[in-house]
Amino acid sequence: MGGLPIGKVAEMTGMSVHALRFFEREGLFLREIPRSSGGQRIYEQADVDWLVLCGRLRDSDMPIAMIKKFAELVRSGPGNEPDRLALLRDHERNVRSRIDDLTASLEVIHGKVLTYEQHLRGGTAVGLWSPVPAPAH
Amino acid sequence: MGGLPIGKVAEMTGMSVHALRFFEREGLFLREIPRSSGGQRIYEQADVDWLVLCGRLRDSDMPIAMIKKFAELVRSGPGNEPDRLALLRDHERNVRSRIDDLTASLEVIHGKVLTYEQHLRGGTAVGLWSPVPAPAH
DNA sequence: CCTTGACCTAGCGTGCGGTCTAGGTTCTAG
DNA sequence: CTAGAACCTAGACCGCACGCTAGGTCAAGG
Repeated sequence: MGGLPIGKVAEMTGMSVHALRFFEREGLFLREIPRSSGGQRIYEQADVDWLVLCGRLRDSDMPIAMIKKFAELVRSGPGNEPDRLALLRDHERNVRSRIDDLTASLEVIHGKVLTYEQHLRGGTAVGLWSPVPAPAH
Repeated sequence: MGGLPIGKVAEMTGMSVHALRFFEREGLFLREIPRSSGGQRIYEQADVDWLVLCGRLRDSDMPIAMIKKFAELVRSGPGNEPDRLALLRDHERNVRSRIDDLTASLEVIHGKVLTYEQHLRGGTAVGLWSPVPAPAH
């Protein structure tokens, strides 16, 4: 338990100290982070755990505003679990759909790669872009 | 053939006319887009085809700067196909890795969803976040 | 003590990828 | 011929998610 300074938490979570202060200003924590007599933040492991989840949400492109909403739901205590679930499900849908989009684009890109490889192998590959307007695609 | 005005091209590609002019300023086209006597842009189908590919690249998070580089390679004519291929392969790697990251985050998020569902089903699910600092995770 | 390094607040700056506005000009259907 | 839609340029502006600086304060080792 206790007594983690901001630098340590930054290191543990892979976030910058700037980001941690920014998160706090934005109200993304589950509680007020207590301070030392000198005003320095004192985190607990539970804060780190929460930050790690936030990191996952951020990495999956959840906007700060939505993380904030989720944090507010958690902070306002039990009883709103359906809302939290709805929010998470919504985000899950978004992530799946993003993965699908990326996969679709990936196929196009990979197709281009194959075309170039074939071209470079000496085959008469078509489908390459010419310098100016000689539409060959 | 052709003679497509900017609005038509916007419609065909799903981009805004603002975006098309922005792309032009950024040098993402394969050629100078010709103008009518009155100064209005006249596109061809080949431009649209290129834009569609650019759209795919953008959708897969290729930065404008890299699209620009690719466009420059294509513009500077044959002979640099290996460079183009390298660029595309690089991006392909990025996209795959992004998909993997998203998939990993998705698992965490889906895990949370399952936990909440179980909790709401009346089970004594643990792993939920409590309001203040009662670390239960 | 004193230095050193981590920390504090407030607030401005940055990069990306566009969007929007103002003030006009051009094209086209009737 | 004329109205109205579509187009033009230059440049200001936006939201996001921080990053960075200035100007200090605090804590721990020697």
